[in-house]
Order: sequence, then C-alpha cells, then structure tokens
Amino acid sequence: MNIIISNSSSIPIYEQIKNAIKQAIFTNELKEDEMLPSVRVMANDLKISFLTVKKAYDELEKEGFIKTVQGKGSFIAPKNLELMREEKLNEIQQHIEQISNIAQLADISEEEIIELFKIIFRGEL
Amino acid sequence: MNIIISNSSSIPIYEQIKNAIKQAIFTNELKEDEMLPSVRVMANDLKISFLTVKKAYDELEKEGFIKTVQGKGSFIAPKNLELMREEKLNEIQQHIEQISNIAQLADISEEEIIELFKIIFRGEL
DNA sequence: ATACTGTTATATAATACATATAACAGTTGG
DNA sequence: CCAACTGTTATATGTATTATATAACAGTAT
Repeated sequence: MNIIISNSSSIPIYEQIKNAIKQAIFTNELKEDEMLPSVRVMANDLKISFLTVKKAYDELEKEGFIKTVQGKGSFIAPKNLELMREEKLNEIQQHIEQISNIAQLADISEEEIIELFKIIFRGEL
Repeated sequence: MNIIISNSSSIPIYEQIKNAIKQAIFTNELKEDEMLPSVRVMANDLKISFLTVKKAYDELEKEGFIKTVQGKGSFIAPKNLELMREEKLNEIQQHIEQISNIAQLADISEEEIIELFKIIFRGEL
C-alpha cells in the first residue's frame, strides 16, 4: 500500500485515501481478504489524524469495498469487478452526454474534444 | 433574466447565479451593455442576501463577463467569443478529467471511451 | 434632495474538513 | 490473564467556505 496524499489539494484527504485504495483494489494490488494498515498505522505513515483515515475506511465499507471488524482490522471485501466496471462506464457516459451538450452549443468539434481527451487521459496536462 | 436557484443543491448559490448569467450571455438572451438586476433587486427576487448576489457579480466581473460601476449598476461586457469558447472548453476539460479518473480506476481504455464518445456525440445513442 | 445604484465593515451561523486527546472495547499471542 | 495490538466513541478546537443580517458609506441620476 503506497499512498501519496497532498494536503494542498482541493480533494479532501479522506477522499484521496479512498481513491488510492479503490485503485489498488482495481489493479489487484490489494487482494480479497488482505488486511489494510490499521487506522493508526496509516495515520502515522501519512502524518495525519487517525480520524481522517477512519472516515475513509468507514465510507469504503459503506460502499462495499472493505469490511472492518473491531479489534481485528479492515479487510478487502470480495470484489465484483464486472459490476463495478458497468457502473463506472455508466458514470462516464453521463459525463460524455454533458460534454456533447456543451460542445454542440459552443460549436466545438468532435476532433478537438478527442484531442483534448487524449492529452488529459495520458496525463500530459 | 429568469434564474432558478436551489438552496439544497451542492452547488453554491453564487455559482448557480454565475452559471445562469453566463448561459444567458452565451445564448444571447443577455446582450452587450444590457443592465443586470441590481444586487438588491435580484437578492429580493431570489429571496437571498444581496451579498450572495454581489459575490456572483464580483466573480463574473473578474472573469470578464460583466462590468460594474458604483452608483450605476452591472452591465454585460462586450461579448468575447473567444472567452466564451475558452469557458466551454474548460467545462469540457473538467468532465474529461473526471472521466480520466474514473477510467483509470476501473481500467477502462482510451479507445473504449473514444468509441463511446463518438457514438454519443453523433447522437446515435 | 431623493431614490436609486454599488461598497464596506461587523457579526453570526451552518457545514465540511481535519486535528488532538482521552477513554473505551474487541482480538490475539505469549 | 496481560500486554499490545486492533477499532470506536466523545469532546474540543481550528480553519475555510458559504450564506445571512444590519448598518453605514459612496456614486449616479432626475
């Protein structure tokens, strides 16, 4: 578990932690039943409050990504990859529909957006 | 100027006002030199504080969409098509960034998204 | 002068985010 | 059982953002 957080980011720290863990689950860096760092250990590593880590873990549990047992720790839940993928594709579709609406109002071309997308997607911006 | 705001929205009221005015400028519902409702009048209409309206107007002025003169009022700035286009491209960029985040979490490929985009953009969905 | 405009200062309040500290509770290995 | 880990809860503090209310001040126009 290698997490980098930025406290100057507009994204809250607990969200950054959630995203990092979700990503690690998707990439299989974190596998089913694997134990996450305890709230205090991660808080210490990241030099933040354990309450912030707990908030991230609490939300991850509500969303079904992990399971927490008092006294034992937090563990990666069995994953449902295909369902998650479908949900994510759906979210993406919503964004694309919004982009299409804006673009057609502002007379912005398909090619221009695709170029912009490639640049951003490849992390060149 | 017909603005509808929601105080239960997660979007701040002043942002909702900004967006509504930008949209009206874009669609030419508000034309160059046209006077906007005074901060107090709009505040009264929307049943909000005039300070909230002022915040929206202040930011719109900073962004170059309107001009405010003490004692006179706020007026639509000469339309800057390039500025509008930049604004819209910026909105699109926000959406693309979100898409990129989602895609990278869910391991969805660039090609897949571009295909989806083309289909949606061309109105085939 | 009056009645509009915008501006500024002060105070209050709700909410979100993050922190510190202390005390409590469950699990496990020695 | 005890010590050393886990997570949980309560209380308090602090900052930033958003939104409000009120009062006073300043510019414009008729």
